[in-house]
Amino acid sequence: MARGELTIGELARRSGCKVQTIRYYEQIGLIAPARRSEGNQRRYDARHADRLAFIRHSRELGFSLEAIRDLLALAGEPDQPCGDADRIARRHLRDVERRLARLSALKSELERMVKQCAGGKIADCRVIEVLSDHSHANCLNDDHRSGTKPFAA
Amino acid sequence: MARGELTIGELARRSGCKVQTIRYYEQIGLIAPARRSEGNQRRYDARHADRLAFIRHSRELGFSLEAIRDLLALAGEPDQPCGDADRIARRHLRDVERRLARLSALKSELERMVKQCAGGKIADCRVIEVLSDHSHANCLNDDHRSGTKPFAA
DNA sequence: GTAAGATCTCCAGTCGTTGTAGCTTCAAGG
DNA sequence: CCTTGAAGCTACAACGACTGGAGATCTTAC
Repeated sequence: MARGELTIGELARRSGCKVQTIRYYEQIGLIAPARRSEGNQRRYDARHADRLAFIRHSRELGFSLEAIRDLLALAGEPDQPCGDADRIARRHLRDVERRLARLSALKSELERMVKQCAGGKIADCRVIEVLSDHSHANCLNDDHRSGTKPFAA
Repeated sequence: MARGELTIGELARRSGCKVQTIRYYEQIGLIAPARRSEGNQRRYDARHADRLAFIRHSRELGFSLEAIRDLLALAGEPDQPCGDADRIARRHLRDVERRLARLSALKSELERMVKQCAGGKIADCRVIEVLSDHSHANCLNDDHRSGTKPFAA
């Protein structure tokens, strides 16, 4: 194996992606096809590792693969103004904020529900009751009255 | 149509689920198959509407369909102790809390990233830089060093 | 009778992986 | 040189929870 080259397994270990995930990224064109060994195995170099690190970190921040595709394209053009990258990041931030708000309302409702359960019989269980009766006084959540997607939080 | 019966469309409107979603729930056995009209169309009654409301509300609280299946079974046995229902709810709450923590860390990192972007060229863009350089001093996130799934938040 | 709208079944697609089956290749030890 | 076991290969199916479309049929109002 050429100096400094990595097998897919080593790349997986370094990047924290699974082997299959790396192959998948190649398949959808997010990373360039790797050079192949004589025996048809993928061989990677440092550039691949960098790109994968970028992808992995972006995924951890919740960017979609589509957004990452755009960010990668932008990252490859250092002379361009960075407005687009900023826009993508800001849009994502707004999205995260929305999910966060939703999730924390949800947490409150769950907490209240769980707290009220007295540990008796199902017939008296507040958990079941709250779930059954949607117009329940303790229900914070108004979204179902419009056509909101369940669990968009 | 028999008195008080609902078409699938009416049920969808009342429950806030989509027509296809109702059919999907029937398909996976989450709700019982509906009575059919002579022309093979589904006809629902109040019990279906209740069950669907329960499902919809549970989904809004983020319960998985599997968890909902269990909760529904429990809701059908009012004489049983409610420990199981409570356990399901508490487990879910812990899960939500974990996601919430993760999501809010993520939000901070995104915010910092976006704030630092000076609006110049890509070469100087902090957004791209932060995404590229994972060992960045501003990176809060340690999970990638272990094999954690990306974006489990 | 006819036209519009709702419903039917069946099936494919979404997103981002993950897992499986059944091979081949690679590197090390004997 | 041969074997062994790990790691790699391709191709495809499955996950969860829907969502959308094609093309046919039913219902209802006029």
